[in-house]
Amino acid sequence: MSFDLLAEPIRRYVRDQRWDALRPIQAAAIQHILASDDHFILASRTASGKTEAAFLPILSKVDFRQPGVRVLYVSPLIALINDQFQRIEQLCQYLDVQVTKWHGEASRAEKKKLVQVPQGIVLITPESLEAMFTNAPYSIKALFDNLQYVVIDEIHSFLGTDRGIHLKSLLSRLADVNPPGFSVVGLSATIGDYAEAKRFTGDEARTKVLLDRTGKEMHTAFHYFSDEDETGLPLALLKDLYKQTSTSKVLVFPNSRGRAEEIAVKLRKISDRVGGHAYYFSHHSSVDKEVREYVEAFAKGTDRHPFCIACTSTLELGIDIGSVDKVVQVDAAHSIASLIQRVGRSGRRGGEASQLLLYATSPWSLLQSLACWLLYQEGFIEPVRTARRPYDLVLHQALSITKELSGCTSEQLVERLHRNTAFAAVEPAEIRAILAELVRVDWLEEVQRELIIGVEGEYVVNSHNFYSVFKTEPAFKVAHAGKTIGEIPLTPQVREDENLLLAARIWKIKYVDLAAKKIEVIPAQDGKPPLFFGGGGVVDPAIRAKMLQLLFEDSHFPELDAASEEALRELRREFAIYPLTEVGRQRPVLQKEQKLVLYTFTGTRVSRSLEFLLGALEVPFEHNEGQSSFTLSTSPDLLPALFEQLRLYLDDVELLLTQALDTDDSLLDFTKWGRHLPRPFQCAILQERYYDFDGAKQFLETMQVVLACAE
DNA sequence: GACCTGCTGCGGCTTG
Repeated sequence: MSFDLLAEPIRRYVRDQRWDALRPIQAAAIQHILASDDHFILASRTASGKTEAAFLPILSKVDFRQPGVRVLYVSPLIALINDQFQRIEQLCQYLDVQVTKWHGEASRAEKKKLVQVPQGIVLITPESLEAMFTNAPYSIKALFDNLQYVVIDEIHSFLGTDRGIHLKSLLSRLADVNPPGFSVVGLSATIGDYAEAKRFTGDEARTKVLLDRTGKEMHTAFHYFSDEDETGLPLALLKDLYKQTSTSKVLVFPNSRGRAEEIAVKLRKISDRVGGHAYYFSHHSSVDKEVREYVEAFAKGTDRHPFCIACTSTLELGIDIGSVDKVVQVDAAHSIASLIQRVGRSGRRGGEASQLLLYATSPWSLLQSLACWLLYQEGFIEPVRTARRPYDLVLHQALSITKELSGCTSEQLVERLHRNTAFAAVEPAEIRAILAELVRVDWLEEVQRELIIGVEGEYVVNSHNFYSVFKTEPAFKVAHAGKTIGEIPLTPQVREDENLLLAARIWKIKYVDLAAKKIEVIPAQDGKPPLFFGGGGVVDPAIRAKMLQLLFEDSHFPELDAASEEALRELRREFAIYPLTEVGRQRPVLQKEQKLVLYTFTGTRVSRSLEFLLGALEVPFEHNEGQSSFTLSTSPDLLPALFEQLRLYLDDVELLLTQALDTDDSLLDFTKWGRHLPRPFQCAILQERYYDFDGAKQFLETMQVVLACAE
C-alpha cells in the first residue's frame, strides 16, 4: 500500500483530508519517488492531484533538518505560486517545514529571512532564479547547494519554448553549485512527446514517466453560425451562447482579447435586457491584474451564482478558479494541447462530466475545430521541438554567467556554456564567435585576460528587462477615476472620444497622455473591442492533414448540429471536384480564371517557409493560412517548373535569409536576444525555430497536385 | 481577425 510508505505526519495529513483513496498517479508517485532518486515526469489529467502526488513522497523522504533549501518548486506563473503556496504550506504544517514564495511580488522581508537561515521549500519563477544568479550569486550558493528535489509545475508550458531553454540552462547552472545533485519531478496534463519531456531534466536515461491515461467523460456539441454578413460575432451566435450558458458557470475561449471583450460586453447586455445575472467578466493579459484577481476570487468563492468569463490562455493553466460547468470554444483552438487544458477546466467536481461547446463562424474554422477535436479523441497531442542550437539564449546566458562570476577567462566561459545541458549541441567555436561579437559591441570587455561586463553591457544586464527571454510590447495604462482597468497597445483607434471595450465594460476615451503612456476613460454605452497586436499560434501539420482527410471522407458526427453538418457538407461538395486518391501525397489545386489556388494543408512553419521562398522568387501570391492556401497568378503547366525553382532556392536558403535580413530585420521579432547575434547565427535560429525548410523540401519533392477547374 | 509568461536595486516618500 502506497499510503503505508508515507511518513507518519504525512499519513496524518492524508487522513485529515478525508479522501476516499489516493489517486492512481499519487499511489504510483509515492512508490517510485520513495524507492529511487531518479527524475520523474508525472502525467495525469487536470485536477487529478499531481501536486500532492509529487509532494506527499518528497516530504516523506527529504530530511528537512539538514541546512539549506531542500526542495525548489518552479512555476511558469506567479498566480500559480500563490495558489500552490496555500496548499503546500497547509501540508507542511504537519511537518513544521518552512515554505517561502520567491517572485517579484513576494515579500522582501520573507526573502531576507530565508537568506539568513536557508531552509525548507522555495516556490520560484524562472525569471526570479535568473535575477538571483545575476544579482546575488552568493545567495544561490547559500540557498541551493543542498537541494534534493526540483519540482517543475506545468512542465509542458516550458517544453519546446525559449523560456524552457532558459529554465533548463538555469537548472544546469544550479547543478553546478550542487555536487551531490538533485532529482527533478515534472508535472503536466498535456505532454505530447515524452522523450522531449525526459530530455528536459538533463538526463533522459535516468528519467521515468508515470502516466495515468484515465480521461473524463465529456459531452460535446458543435454549433455553427456564419459570420459572412456581419461585422463582429454573429448576433444569432451570441443569442445561442447566452441561452446555453445563462444559468451555468462558464468559461468562453474565443482565441483573442478583442473577441473576449466583445463576448463579455454583449452577453452582459443581453442578460441585462432579459433580467439575467450580471456576472459577466473578461480575463486576459490586458485586463488589470487586480481586476483579474477579483474575477478569479469571484469564480472560486461562488457556489450559488452562475458566471461567465470570456478569456484567453490566461485561464488555461492551473490557476484555481473552482469548478466550471461548461467550457465554450469559439472557433478552432490553435493547438490540441490548448484544447485539452481548456476542457480540463470543467467538471472538476467528483464524477461530473465535462461539457464542451464548440462554435464555428466559418466552414474552415469548423473543419479545423472538428479536426482538433477528433485528434484529441484519438489521444494525439502536438509533439514539441526543442531548439538544439539556441544561439540567442547562449548570448543571454553568456552575459548572465559573466555577471554571476564577476568576470572569468574566455575559456572558462566557453567551457561553462558548452557543459550546460541546454547548449550541449552548440560547438565551442560557435560560442567563441558569439563572445567575440559581444566584445565587439562592448557588452563584454577583455581586461587582463578576463572577460567582464562591458560599458554598454552594464546597461543591458542592469536593466530590469534582462531577466526574461521573451519580448513584450509596450502598452498604455487605461484608468478611470484613479482606478486602473488594464493596459492596451497604442493603435490608431486610441484617440480622444473613441470608445473601447475593456474588462467587460464600455469606455469613452477622455484624454491620451502620450508622455505618461496613460489613457483616461469614462463609462460609455457602446464601443468597439480594442485592437491588439501580436503574432498567432503555430498550427501543427497533423491538424491540417486531418482537415484534408475529413474533406475526402464521408464520416458523420452526431455532435454536429444541423447548421454545422450543412457547412461541412457544403465544403466537402466544394472539394468533391478533385479526384484525390491519396490524401497523404496529393494536394488539390483549383484553376480559376487566370489564377491557381494551391491548397497545401501544411502546418504553419512549412507554409511560412513556402511563403518566404515565393517572396524570394518574386512570384506574386496571396497566402491564406486559415484556408491553408496560396493563390498564384500562373497556369497549371508552369506549376512543376515553379516547384522545381522553389526546390533550387532551398539550396540557397542561407544566402536568401541573409539578404532578407539586410533589408528588413523584422523577421527577428520572434527573438528577444537574437537581434544582437552575428548574421549567420540569426539565419540559423530562423531556420531552426521560425521556419521548417526541411518540411517545405519534403512537401515540394513528394506532393502531387491534383487539378480541377472552377465551374 | 489569433496567446501568454516575468522583473532588481535604490532613492525618496509617508507613516508609526
